[in-house]
Amino acid sequence: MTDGIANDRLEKLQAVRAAGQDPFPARVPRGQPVASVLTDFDARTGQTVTLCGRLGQIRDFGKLRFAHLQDRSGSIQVGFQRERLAAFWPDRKRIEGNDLVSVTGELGTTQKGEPTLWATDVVLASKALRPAPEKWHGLTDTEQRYRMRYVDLFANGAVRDSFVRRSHIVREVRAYFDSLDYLEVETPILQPIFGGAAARPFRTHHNALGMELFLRIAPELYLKRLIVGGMERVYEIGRVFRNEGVSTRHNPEFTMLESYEAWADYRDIMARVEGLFAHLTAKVLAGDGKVTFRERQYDLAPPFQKARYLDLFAQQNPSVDWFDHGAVTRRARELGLETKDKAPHTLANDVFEATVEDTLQGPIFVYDYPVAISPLAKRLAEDPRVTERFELFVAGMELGNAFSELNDPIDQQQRFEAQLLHKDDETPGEVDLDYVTALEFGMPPAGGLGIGIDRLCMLLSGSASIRDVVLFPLLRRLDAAPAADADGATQP
RNA sequence: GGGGGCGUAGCUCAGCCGGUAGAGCAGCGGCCUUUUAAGCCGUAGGUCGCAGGUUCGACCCCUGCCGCCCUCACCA
Repeated sequence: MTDGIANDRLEKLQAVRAAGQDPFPARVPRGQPVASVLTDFDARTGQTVTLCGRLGQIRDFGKLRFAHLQDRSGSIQVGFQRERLAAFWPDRKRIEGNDLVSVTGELGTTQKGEPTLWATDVVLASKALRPAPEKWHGLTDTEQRYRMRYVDLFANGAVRDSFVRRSHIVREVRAYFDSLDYLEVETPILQPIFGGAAARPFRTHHNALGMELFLRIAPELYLKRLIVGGMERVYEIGRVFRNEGVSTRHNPEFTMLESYEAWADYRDIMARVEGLFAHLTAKVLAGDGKVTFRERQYDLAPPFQKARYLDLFAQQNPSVDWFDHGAVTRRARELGLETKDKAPHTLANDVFEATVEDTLQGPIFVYDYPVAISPLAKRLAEDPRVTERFELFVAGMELGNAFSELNDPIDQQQRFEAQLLHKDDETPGEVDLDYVTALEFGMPPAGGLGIGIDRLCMLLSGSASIRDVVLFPLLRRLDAAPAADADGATQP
């Protein structure tokens, strides 16, 4: 017998079948949302309605039983009285807490004024073979909550609410870009060359074509091909995959928003980001931009602070020149950073991250990043060592990344080739020549943006861990994992 | 990968100095027509994460392993 199934529930299941009833019928009388009868409840007294949902714990008084019925909109008490349910009464114990039911009855109240559906007809909609978690603690074990999210969702209202909020956030992000006449598009997840970010990819294989493929680490290079193609304003909200560690702010697959707008530069995109946050503040946070995240208050209502990358670097690392490899190395050692096998620009950025990022409570735009760590961004006309790029930080966390897109195909090819000089497993093994070719056909000046939707949701819902905004975060499997061979021949 | 913490009944948790497993809720049987953490009486439920070791005796001490959480590292 499967672990966790109570034997008596199987007996109940048999009893239902023995009585000639289907414990898993295809259809039952459909009802209305619970919340819809709770509004103006007094005026509805005496109405007959049908409600469908999951039963809570039954409070049994012999000839009278109470239980709450929960659907996604809310919950209401249901009263089962022998005198109103003569036909059903002998079968009543076949329905237990956590079963899914359809109840028809008359709206009324109890002596204490509790809104109650006084049942006149009860239909078992689906038999639950496992009980719900204990009623007032719910499911609290973190691991169980992630592994059995389906239980977490019906047992913990706050969990349900935060995933509803996530859905609303994504909807409003779409609404914002749609309102600006952007086109939502979909680009390949399976890519022969990975690019658009620096990250280790997941590798896979296509059998029929006999081809190695990568799960995308970013949609960037495909979206910009669409800008070349004249689509002018595009965005994509989709999953990207990075074969890296997990932490409270990293999940190996996560959701990225990327948008590209022709004829815009990074200043315009900065305004778009502020517009997006104003929109989200109005639609998701009900007008107040204040959120609590990791026990600190943040005001997400724009405008945001702004600071130049190199100025912040200089503030925290006085008399260290970002471009002076020797000085940077000395500083990195002083900070206890790993300096071996690091490209000069990577090390310099490590120093930035070690000394500056935690100070960026924000929201703050950090802008004008060095070109060496910005291979896809356009250089500043006044200073070719620096690019028209900004990142948005809140709570020391990188939320977004944007720049004036590099559209000079020759510069682009040289930067790709420069990357290969410091090649590591985060660098593609080859230059994406097709992307360079696309640029050769001419890409209008454009501003692009990437925002991590999961981190945005963390912030807007006050969730300290990314796993609280990802429905099914990646976990190890519990049984002995078979050797990860292509054919998976190992028996569990 | 390093450090710290955790893992006991379906759920939430106790379990002392090493002496042989406990409670509440859920379940089952019974009483009860206004409860809402219902109540009362009775009952059942355990590979104490896994595997070794020490010991007359291990949930407890030791070693290894597995899983989760936090943290550091890694991660533009």
